[in-house]
Amino acid sequence: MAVTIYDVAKHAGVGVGTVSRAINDSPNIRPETKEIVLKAVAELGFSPHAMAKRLATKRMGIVAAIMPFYTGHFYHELLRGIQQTLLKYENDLIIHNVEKPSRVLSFLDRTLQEKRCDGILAISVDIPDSYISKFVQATLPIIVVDRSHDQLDCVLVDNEQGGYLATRHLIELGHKRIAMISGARHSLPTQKRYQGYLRALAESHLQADDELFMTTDMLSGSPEMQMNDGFNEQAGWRAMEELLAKPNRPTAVFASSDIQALGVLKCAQEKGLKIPDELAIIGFDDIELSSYLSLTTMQQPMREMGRLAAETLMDKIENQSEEVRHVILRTRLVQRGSTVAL
Amino acid sequence: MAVTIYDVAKHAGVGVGTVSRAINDSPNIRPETKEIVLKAVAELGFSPHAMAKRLATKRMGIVAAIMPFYTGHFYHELLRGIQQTLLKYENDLIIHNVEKPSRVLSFLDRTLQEKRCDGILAISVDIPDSYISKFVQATLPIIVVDRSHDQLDCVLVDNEQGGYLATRHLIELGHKRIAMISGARHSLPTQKRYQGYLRALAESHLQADDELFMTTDMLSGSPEMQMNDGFNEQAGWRAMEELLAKPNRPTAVFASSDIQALGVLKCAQEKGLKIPDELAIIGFDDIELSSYLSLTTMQQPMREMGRLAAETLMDKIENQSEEVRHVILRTRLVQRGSTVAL
DNA sequence: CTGAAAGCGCTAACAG
DNA sequence: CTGTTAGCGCTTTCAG
Repeated sequence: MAVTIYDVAKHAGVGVGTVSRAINDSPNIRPETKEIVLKAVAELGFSPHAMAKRLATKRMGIVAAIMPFYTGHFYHELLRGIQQTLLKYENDLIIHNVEKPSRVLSFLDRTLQEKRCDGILAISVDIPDSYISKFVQATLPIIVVDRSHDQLDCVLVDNEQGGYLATRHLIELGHKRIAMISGARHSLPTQKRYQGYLRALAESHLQADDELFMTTDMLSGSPEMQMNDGFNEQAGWRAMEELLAKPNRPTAVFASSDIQALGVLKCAQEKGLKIPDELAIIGFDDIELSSYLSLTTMQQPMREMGRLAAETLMDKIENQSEEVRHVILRTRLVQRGSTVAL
Repeated sequence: MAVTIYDVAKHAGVGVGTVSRAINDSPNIRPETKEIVLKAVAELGFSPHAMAKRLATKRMGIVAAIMPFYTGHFYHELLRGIQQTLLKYENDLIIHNVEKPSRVLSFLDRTLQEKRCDGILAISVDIPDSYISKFVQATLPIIVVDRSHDQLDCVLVDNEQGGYLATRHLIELGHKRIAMISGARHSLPTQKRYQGYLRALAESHLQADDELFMTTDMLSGSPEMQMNDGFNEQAGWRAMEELLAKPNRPTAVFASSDIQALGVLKCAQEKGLKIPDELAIIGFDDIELSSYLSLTTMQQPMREMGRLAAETLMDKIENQSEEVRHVILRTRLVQRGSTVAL
């Protein structure tokens, strides 16, 4: 059997309470006593049993993240930022990947009831309003990442500004007919990016042509095209195809994700269009592939997002602060060969 | 305060033991009683406190994975397989990414002592022999993934066979001067792949030319080239450069990872070599990029590896079986444009 | 400042 | 089959 706090107490000739105080840096202990205890701890190779501590303190030392089962750079970098800061707080991270939205709710229910963790990071998933009171009631802090939510803390990128900057980049390159390929209509990030697109257009007195705006849910075809809210290569491909069939085709395309832009790129190349001369393409995200394929894109500060989200959550857990914080990060234009000849 | 098992017991008019039996599907309970209890559970919205249960059962319901902080398809798929099976067992997964080897040991020490989890998946990291007895002593099952280890269970790919098949593919294409670019000399997977390479060569009575074998640690240059045991793009690039400088250059290259093959590809293209006519290239892994770049490669059954590793670990945890199992999976050749004209 | 004792919420052994 | 009781290992009052 492993050595417990009682063994240490006996060995040091003190009570268990004193041992507890010694190892937890309590101020209510005489330095000399502490030293004796610590010596015993070292001699016995004692280290506290995580679960017992958790049961007693009612703090799990665990943060849970729910996120879709997407592969990709964005999530990886995000997680990295999260883990880096969690490490600092000596908290563990449990990751729950969900394949479909219904699983999100069942996860939340389970978490809420069993209090398996001290806080939740909800990444790229939507939290139904009906759950908000539950979180409050359970005093389970939750941070929404990559999504906006009025009543919950969130950390996300300024999608409107991103859409604006992307579009402006194309405008500055002299493009007049600029198409936008968005994700599913109901997806918030894509709505914001669209707003930015419209703002940039309006600012330059360019007419927004409905014909040049494609949302993935207006695409017919295989159901897999609706996957990930339309943020997939095939949807980009099909949207581009439709765009090219229009009488007055665009000279530039702003895809609301790199993965869609990839489909756009392939479609354009297949049709023999020269990039960027005959068609300029800009994406959004700056995933790993993009640099290889020389795709211009709006970079999201992914690791920073993770760090901030975790930091905010830990603060909420430790200080029970009530205020709702919305952290909005900026995107950055990364120019590559798909919009400018290099 | 949340509702406890005592509340349920009182509400149902039974003892806590009975409640416990009811919710844990114990056979020692009369169906009618169980029904009454379950009704009370439902009415009170009770659900067991995870930590208390864990403290009492001494089972954490948590599995920890340690792995390097690599980004990439391989790890993502692996994790996906792991999570899928862990979900079945209702176990959570804690992931610990380590930046450097020394962190592996500190993680192991901490885990060993605080028993924060029921089992460990050690992915692509080497476990020092000195730790084996510790695991045995702590009865902490550990499965080594993507690495081989005599005394521990492991799940990995048959790297020797992979190297053999890759090389044979090139031989069958008519190549005589086949180079191999390996990772760091001390990396086991790469050693095995090299053995397979030698076997294929020998089988076809081709002379293995030392000049055509490059390990990344014989490369001079920036230290980042030694990152990830040499499994990086830059190392591939540099190795290729050296290979091309040889008096009698190879007509085909087997790189022991796709990411290195990528560097090889770029280098070759830069030097104006036609792929696959003037230089055939085959990689190893089948990462996401490879299909985009039409790189022939040896595919590893990543998700399957994850599933098997988790399954094996859970079995070890639940059944305390002592036997050491070595699960070896096969690789599969994926032919693309970098070796054959499509 | 320190020791003793009372939980934290659940499981499991033990009588009945 | 079921109620009772004793822990699981630690923290935290509460006296002293």
